[in-house]
Amino acid sequence: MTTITVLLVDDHLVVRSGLKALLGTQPDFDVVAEAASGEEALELVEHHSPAVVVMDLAMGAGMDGIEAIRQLRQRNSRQAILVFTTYDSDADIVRAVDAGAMGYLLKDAAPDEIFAAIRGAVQGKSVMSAPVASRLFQQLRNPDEVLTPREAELLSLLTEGLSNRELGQRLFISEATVKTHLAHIYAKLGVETRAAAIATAIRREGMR
Amino acid sequence: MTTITVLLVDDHLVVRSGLKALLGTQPDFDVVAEAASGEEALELVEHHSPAVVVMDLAMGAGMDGIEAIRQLRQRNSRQAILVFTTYDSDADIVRAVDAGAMGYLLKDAAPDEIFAAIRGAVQGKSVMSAPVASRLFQQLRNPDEVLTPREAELLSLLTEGLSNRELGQRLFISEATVKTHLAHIYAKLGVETRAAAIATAIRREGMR
DNA sequence: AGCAGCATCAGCCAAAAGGCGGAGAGACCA
DNA sequence: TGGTCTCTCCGCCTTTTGGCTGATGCTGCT
Repeated sequence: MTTITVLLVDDHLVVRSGLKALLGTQPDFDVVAEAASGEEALELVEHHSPAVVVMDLAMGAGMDGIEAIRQLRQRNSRQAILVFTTYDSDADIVRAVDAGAMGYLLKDAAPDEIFAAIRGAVQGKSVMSAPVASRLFQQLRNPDEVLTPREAELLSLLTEGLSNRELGQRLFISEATVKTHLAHIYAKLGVETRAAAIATAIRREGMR
Repeated sequence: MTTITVLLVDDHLVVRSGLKALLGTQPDFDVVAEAASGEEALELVEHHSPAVVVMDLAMGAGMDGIEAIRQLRQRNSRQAILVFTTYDSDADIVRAVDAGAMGYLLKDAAPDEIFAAIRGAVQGKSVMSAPVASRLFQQLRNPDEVLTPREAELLSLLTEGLSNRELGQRLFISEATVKTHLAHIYAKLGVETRAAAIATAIRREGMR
């Protein structure tokens, strides 16, 4: 039986402790280091070269989880990266996978699920919590509902409460174009007003 | 030295484990039970009568933390209740204190801070994390910015994306009244459009 | 070459939202 | 009792938003 070295990355001490205690019950896991921020994670990966990095996405100040994953990937490191976070927002999932995450777990996952995900990750298997998988699945089935990059950009600004005029100025496009984009966004999100679009975006797409 | 019995309430296993491990390092703490939901918390308080209940506010499905606190208080139980959560939204803080919480800690609090809060709580002292205290303080200094109950109710519905007409129907008031309330809400939140109000509400007031 | 998707813009019109001032009823408190 | 909040409502007017139709240039794919 090979020992799997693990680096934990989470800005909350209690979560790190809990995860460490949990992984400690398994003979094949060895938590070699813990990081409280993205920056620290990059450093510690250098020093310890863990087989798996278990990382939260939300990370208080500084570099967030997504950015940390991206940078780890760029440094040609061969760690398997597992996302371990509270929310299953569409945007986060897509961005994490895009950045190079091997799996995506929710914090309310059962211990066995977590163990299986880590063991799978070192073997190159992709494991994710059921709600996460179902969201990804839905996106694949309904590609019509996926926002274009420009639309996503607009939606992001929309959640700051800007008016059509302000959106146009910010993006250097006419108000007419803003309206066109908005109409498409509403259709894709299944809403009819900007108010509902903002609510949906912040809650469902995780645009906080 | 008296032993302080503690009940942990959090829907995330890792958080409970971490907190338990953390409290285990102190000789005067004894975690006598753990609950994963508000309902379970009420039961376990009956059976164990812990001196302190450490409780998360967000609790997946079912009864949330605020409601659990309220019900505990109604049952004339003498437990000190400590909120231990991730967010420091204005609304949550006020509602938790209102429901009868003794203290309010953030999950990124230092261990010593957590220990001190628990020990203080059994002695009737109120302890809260610095960011939480600062928010409460600000509310006291600017009472003009505190929403009335009705306004808060309206704002909550607003974040669902309802139109003025729908708001009126939902609350059994005229559209004119809705507009009046909205104008007051905008002024208090420091915004000028409903879009910005929604954004502010969801992000700052934690109305998800 | 042709077609689909994306981003850009226009005009027109109806509906919704927002700003302004004013006002009455009930609750609560000094 | 008088003052202050809070909640309720009105009218008028301007601005903003949303629905609809249609159009252009670009890219990428077939």
